[in-house]
Amino acid sequence: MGKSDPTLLVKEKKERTYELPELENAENGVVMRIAPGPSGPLHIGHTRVAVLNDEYVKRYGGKLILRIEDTNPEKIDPAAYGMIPEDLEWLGVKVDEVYTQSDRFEIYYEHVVRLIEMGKVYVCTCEGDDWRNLKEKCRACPCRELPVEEQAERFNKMMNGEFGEGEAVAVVKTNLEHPNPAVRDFVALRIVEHPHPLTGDRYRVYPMMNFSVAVDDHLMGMTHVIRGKDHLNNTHRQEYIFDYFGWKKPVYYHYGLVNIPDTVLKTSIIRESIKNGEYSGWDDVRTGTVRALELRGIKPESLRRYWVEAGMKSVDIQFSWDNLYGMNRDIIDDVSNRYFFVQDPVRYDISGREGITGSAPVHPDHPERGERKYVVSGSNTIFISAEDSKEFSVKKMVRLKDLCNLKYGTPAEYDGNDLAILRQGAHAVQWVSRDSVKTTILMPDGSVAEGLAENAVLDEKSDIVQFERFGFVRLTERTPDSVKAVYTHR
RNA sequence: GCUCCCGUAGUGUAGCGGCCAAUCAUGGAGCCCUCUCGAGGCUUCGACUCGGGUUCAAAUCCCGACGGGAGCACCA
Repeated sequence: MGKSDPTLLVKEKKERTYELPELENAENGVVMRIAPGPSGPLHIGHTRVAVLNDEYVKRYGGKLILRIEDTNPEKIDPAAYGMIPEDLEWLGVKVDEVYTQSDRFEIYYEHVVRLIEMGKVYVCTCEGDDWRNLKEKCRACPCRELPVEEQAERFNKMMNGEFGEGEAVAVVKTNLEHPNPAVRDFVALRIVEHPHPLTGDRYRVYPMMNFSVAVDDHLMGMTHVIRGKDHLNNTHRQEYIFDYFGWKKPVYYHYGLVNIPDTVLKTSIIRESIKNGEYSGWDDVRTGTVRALELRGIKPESLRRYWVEAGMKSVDIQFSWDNLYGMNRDIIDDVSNRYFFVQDPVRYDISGREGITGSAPVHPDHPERGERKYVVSGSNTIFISAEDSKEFSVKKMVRLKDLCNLKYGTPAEYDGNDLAILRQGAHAVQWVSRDSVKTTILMPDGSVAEGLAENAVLDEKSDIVQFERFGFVRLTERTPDSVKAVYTHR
């Protein structure tokens, strides 16, 4: 082993800086948006579009708009209006303006009327299935070719309540011959008789997402739109509206789909499980909500780094918890102080010594943070985990980390304090004395790990610590005789 | 069925005609260090979907096949 050149140690670990690709025509600033539907709180999937938009607005200057798309009264959770901004704030996404689409129905009505006058929208009273079947065959339904005056009158009837739910829809004409069936004529507004959580029964004609989005993206001056690739056809549809009005279109980007394994994301499922008591709430660790990630001790910076690294390619990707954990570990390792936690404790009394003392740094890389002092006396009772106890019984020796060595027996026998035992194959295991606190750790699968943690953890100022050889945990509740924590990752 | 998008290691990414016997991270294996199975250091495993073509030269361009995904909602 040659001596290494000390200057090499100074050499920065070559770390690639992850950078998003440039945006087209963004030199003079951008206006971008994040536009979730208020069906529940945000989940990991939403964090991608939020982070991407935020990153670009921060890079080029401009503004980021939060637009709550509540145009389907049947799929709204009123609580979401509050939860969404909270989630974004935790994520560190800076929103400049907030709009709620249910405040803007009059605006949408004005715009349909104009399109009707232009002959670009018709009001269809056909059976939905018939209309779709005709479209499939590139054929127009009878309503499509009615004169403009009649379309306007029909629309008034929609507004006046002369049509019931499902009896009439306003449809944007595109091109019935379009080779892509997904782009042929699409519904712009429909009648919904379900009361809206915010506007009650004041309105009954609701815009479809494609219509309100196109109108709002223009009115709000969007320069760039980043959305999932599942919206590709919606983009094509919305472009018809831009073209009819002669509006300048934003630059669109479509990133690939994200498959997030082993995670419940669907708000409807989560809501149901909360209702029947299976999940503890929107932050249940088994779900993929932003609130669950927060509870688990995932830092927003990790998510940001994750999505910046993933970029905006239109390839479909597999979300990797391992990768996210790796990034999170980078962030929390240095700030997380170390403590001992013993899962499924097994008791040992130690003979052959009156009192035993020891100490351990609170963080091995930061001696300046101080140390934990240990005193074991009386019957010299200590606990180690069931797993370590098993190994102890086989190897007949073990080292209690930062305290002393033990020879197997009942009671166990004090065996000095020589670290050489580690070279003989003994493991340094975490242990606690009687002076410890009952601890339960909520695991990502919803199970609970039980055990004892050393008392010093009660005085820790941070809520994120590492239980040595167990993993990082977020401390959620601490009383003098109990600690509750949530497992972050190894 | 029709239309669209996409195809680099287990995962994610870089590269976008020669500097690529392909980058970085994560992951696996191992060593060093450390009284943690963490961190750090080092080594190692591991990929251009396939087939044609264009070219002196292709992961990079073109065509085809195959594979994956999405849309064709009076959801967003």
